[in-house]
Amino acid sequence: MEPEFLKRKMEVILRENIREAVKILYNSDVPEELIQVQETRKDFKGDFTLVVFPLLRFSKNTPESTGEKIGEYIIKNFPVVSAFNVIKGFLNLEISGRWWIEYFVKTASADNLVESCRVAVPGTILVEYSSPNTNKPLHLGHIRNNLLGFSIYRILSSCGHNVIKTNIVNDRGIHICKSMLAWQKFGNGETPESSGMKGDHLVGKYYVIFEKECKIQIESFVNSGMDENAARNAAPMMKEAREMLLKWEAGDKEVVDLWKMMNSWVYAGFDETYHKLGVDFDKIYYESETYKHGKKIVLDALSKKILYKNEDSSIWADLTEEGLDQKLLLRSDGTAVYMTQDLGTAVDRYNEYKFDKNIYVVGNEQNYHFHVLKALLKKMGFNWSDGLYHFSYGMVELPEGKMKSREGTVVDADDLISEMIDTARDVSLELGKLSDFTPAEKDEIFRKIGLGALKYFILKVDPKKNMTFNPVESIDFNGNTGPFIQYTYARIKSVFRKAEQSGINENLSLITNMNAGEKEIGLIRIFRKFPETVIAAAEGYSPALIANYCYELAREYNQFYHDFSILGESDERVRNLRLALSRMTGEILFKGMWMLGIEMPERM
RNA sequence: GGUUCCGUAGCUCAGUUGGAUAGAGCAACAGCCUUCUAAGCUGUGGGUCGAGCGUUCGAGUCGCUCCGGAAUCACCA
Repeated sequence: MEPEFLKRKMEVILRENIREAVKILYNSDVPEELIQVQETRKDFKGDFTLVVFPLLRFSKNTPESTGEKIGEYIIKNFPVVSAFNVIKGFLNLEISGRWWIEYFVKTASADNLVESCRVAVPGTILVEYSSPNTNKPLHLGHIRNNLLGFSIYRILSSCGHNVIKTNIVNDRGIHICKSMLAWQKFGNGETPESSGMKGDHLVGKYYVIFEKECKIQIESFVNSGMDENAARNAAPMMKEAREMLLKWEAGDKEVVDLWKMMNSWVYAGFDETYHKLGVDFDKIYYESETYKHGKKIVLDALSKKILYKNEDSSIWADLTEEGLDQKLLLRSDGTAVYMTQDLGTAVDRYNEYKFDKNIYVVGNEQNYHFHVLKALLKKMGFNWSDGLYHFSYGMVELPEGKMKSREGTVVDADDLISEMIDTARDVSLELGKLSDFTPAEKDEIFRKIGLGALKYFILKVDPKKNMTFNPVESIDFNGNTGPFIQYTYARIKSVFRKAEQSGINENLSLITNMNAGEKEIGLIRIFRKFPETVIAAAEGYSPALIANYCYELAREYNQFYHDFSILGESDERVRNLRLALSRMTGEILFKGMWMLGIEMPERM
C-alpha cells in the first residue's frame, strides 16, 4: 500500500499543472493560494474546478477566455484530464475514468484510507467524558456527552494518537449528602435488592424527595416573611445536609459508611447504563479523592500569595487581570468547591500521564468554569494548562424547552435506550425479514438497530449546537438515520453472501485499465473524501462530519444499487468492479460508523 | 447589564479555508417490488439563509449595528 499516493491528492497535482500553465501562458508566477481547485458541484460536468477569478489580474482577460486558455493548455499537457468546460469564471476539468479506477485499485481497502489519516507526531491525549454525579441517574444530556466523548476517542486513536478515556465521578459534595439524608430520614432501609430498583434510580429517588421536603420547609419560612435566600439557609433539611458534608469531610464513620453503600448502588447502575451504551473508561477519578489534592494546591498557592484569604477565612483567586472575576476556592468552613477538586484532578492527571492534551467533554453551560480553570492553573505556574481543551457541546432540549429534573421532564437514559430497542423490534417484526433467526439473534439485531438510531440521531448534529429532541415523534428509522446506513451495509453483506453461494469471487486484477462510468466515479469520489473527513473530524472534534459523510456515501450507494445489477451483470469485468465498489462501500461505512461507536448488523 | 454561543424550508438538521442555480431527511402529494433486502429508489410542491449596512469580481460563510433565543456571571456541581 502507498499512503503517499493517497496523500498526494489530485487537487495538488492539478494545482501544480495549472500554476505551470499560468506561468507559460501569462508569464506570471502565481502565489499558490490563488490557485483554487475544488470539487466540481454536482450539477455541472467535471470532477475538479478551477476558480479563475483570482487569476484575472495575471491574464488581464475575461474569466471565460482565461478559463478556455488554461483548459486548452492543461488538456494538451496533462493527459489525465480528458475534457474541460468553462462556465462563467469556472473551469471544470474532467478526469479520465481510467485514473479513477487506477486510484481506486491502489486504495484497495478502507484500512488503507484510515491509515492515511495518521498524524506525523502522535500525542498523548486524555479525553474526559461522562463526569456523572452520584445523586441521580444518567439522562439524555449524559447520553450526548458519552457518545461524543467515546466517538472522539475512537476518531483520535484512529489518527494514531495515544488516547486515554477518563471519567471524573462527582461523588462528593452537598448534593450527594442530600440524597443520603433523605434516605436516612425516609428510606426505611430500602435497597436496590429490596425495591427491585436500579441503584442509581433508587438514589435519585431520594434526591428528589429531599428537594421536595426541603421546598416545603423553605416555603413555610417564606410565608412567615423571610426572604428566599435566608429561608434556604434556615431550612432544617439544608442545615442537616451541610452538617453531613462537614462530618463526611471529617471522616465520620457512620456518614462515610452510608456514603460508600449508596455510592456502590449508583456505580452498579451506571455500569449497566455505560455497558448498554457501549462506552467505557481507562481510568476513573473520584472527586472524593482529588478534592484533597485540590485543597493542598490551593493552600500552596495561598502561601505563595497567588491567592488571598478573606476575613471570614474563605480563600479566593483574583482573576481580574485575566479579565475574569474573583473566584472562591475554599469555603469559609474550609470545605472544597467544584473548582477545588477540578484543580486537583487536572494536576493529578498531568502528573500521571504528562498529557499533551486534556480534552474535557462538558456541556457549554460550563464554558466559564473551564475558562477559570485554565486561567487559574496558568496563574499557579502550571504551564501545561495550555493543553487543556474544553470540548463544549450544546444542550439537548425538549420541544417545550430545557429538561428540568424538578419538573419531571428529564428523558432518562435507561428508558430511552429501552424504548429505542423496542421500536426497532416493532419495525423489524412488521417487516418480517428475520424469520429464520433465533430469538437471541434477533434481540442482538434489534439492540444494534435501536442503539444505532439513537447514537446516529445524537451524533449527526454539530456538537457545539443545541439540539432538540422530540420524545413524541421520537427517532426515525428512515432517511438520514443510523438504520438507513446499517441497512445499506446489510444489503452489501447480502450481496456477498449471495455471491459466495453462486461461487462468484471478487477479482481486483480484472478491473485494472477499465474505464469507469459516471455512477462508479461518483462512488470513488466519495471514497476519496473519507480520509480528509476523518482528519477534519479529529481536528475539529466533530463526529458529525463522519456521520454526515456516511449518510452521503450510503445514499450514493443505494442509488447505485438500485440502478445497476451487481451479480446479474454478465460482463465479468464490470461485475468485478461493482463488487469491488460494494465491498469498499461496506468497509468504509463499517469504519465510519465504528468511529461513532455504532455497530453494524450483517442482516436486518 | 457584562461575556460566550446560536438564528438556513412547516419540523429536525447539512452547508471544509468566502465561489456557480443554498442541500438532505421528516411531514404532504404522485410513482417504482416476477430481478442482488422497498428500513430502498424516482418525482412534485415548499426559502427575502432573523433584519439592515459594509468589505469583495463574488457573502449563508467575513466585519459592524439592531432584533430574537440560549448559556453563564453562586460559600450548587
